[in-house]
Amino acid sequence: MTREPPAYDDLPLTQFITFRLARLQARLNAQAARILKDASGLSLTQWRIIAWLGWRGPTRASDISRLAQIDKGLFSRKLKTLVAQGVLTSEPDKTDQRQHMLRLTAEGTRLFETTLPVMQRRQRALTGALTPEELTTFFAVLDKLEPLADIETFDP
Amino acid sequence: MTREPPAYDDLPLTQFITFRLARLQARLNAQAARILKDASGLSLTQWRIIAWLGWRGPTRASDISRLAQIDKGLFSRKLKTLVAQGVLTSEPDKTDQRQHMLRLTAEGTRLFETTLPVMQRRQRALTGALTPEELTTFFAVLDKLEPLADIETFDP
DNA sequence: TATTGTTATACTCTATAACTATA
DNA sequence: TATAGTTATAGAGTATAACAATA
Repeated sequence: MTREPPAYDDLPLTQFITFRLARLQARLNAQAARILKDASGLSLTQWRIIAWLGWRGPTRASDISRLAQIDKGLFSRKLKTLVAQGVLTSEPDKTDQRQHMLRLTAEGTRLFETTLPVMQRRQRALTGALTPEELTTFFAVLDKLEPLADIETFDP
Repeated sequence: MTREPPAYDDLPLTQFITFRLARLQARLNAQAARILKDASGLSLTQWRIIAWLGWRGPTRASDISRLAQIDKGLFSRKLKTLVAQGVLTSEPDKTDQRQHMLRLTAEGTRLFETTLPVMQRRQRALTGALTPEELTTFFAVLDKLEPLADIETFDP
């Protein structure tokens, strides 16, 4: 008879934390892209920039791309079109002209305020399925994993 | 004086569960891609296919793309090159010739077995930072979120 | 020299849809 | 009709590096 290679049932692939995260994230991204497209025609990256500015107020460009973990090149290109569309403004900092301060325009604020409720409904649906303890633990785990995700290698 | 728009400090953006997941996932993906490239020259998608087959044994193509949430077109293209490289075989099912059974070749198994330890070290580093309770709760949360990520809209 | 941001290039992944072959 | 899989195309995101302006 032909012997099949063993299936590692004692350590199922679905218990690989990165596998589960990747699978969930694929679904969440597709869902967010679909909702955003219907609600306001924005791409995910555009929304992440607008959402940051809507929440936190004027922010330096470098801070958003670093803290929201958006690729520098992609960020710069998206910024260009958002400025061209009059959604936000980019002004050089008075004290350091290399840095640019980003601000939502009135149009950008309107866009933020009309899109936010849609995304908040989704957020409530997601977090509402969790107990307060689960939510707290989940964020604690994310806090622990993020620094580990920046480690270069895990050579023994 | 100029009044800045309000910052929503009472509901910080970092408490938006999807924002945190996206940020973490961006880092984890970059880390995995880097490690895989160094270890065996595989792309993330290639590894996800090989890992599935290495773990679970021969599997129908449609099951992998659905359960691992890999885009159908991308999956088909990656499969083509993996077969051409002799990493796996694709044979039509006896009872339903539309379906294809995927199997690692000897070369594919070798690739799986040399890459797995590297990825397992990383996995241990990630999960090792968590308490057993945190890990259990984290998977429970992922289980709850996944079906919600498939909902089409959250219209009121 | 180092940092902020832009641009170019190439590559990976995703979405959509048309297509085939089987059922 | 419906499903498994392929192919084509366009768009979104990522990686890398070269570059300009500023510090």
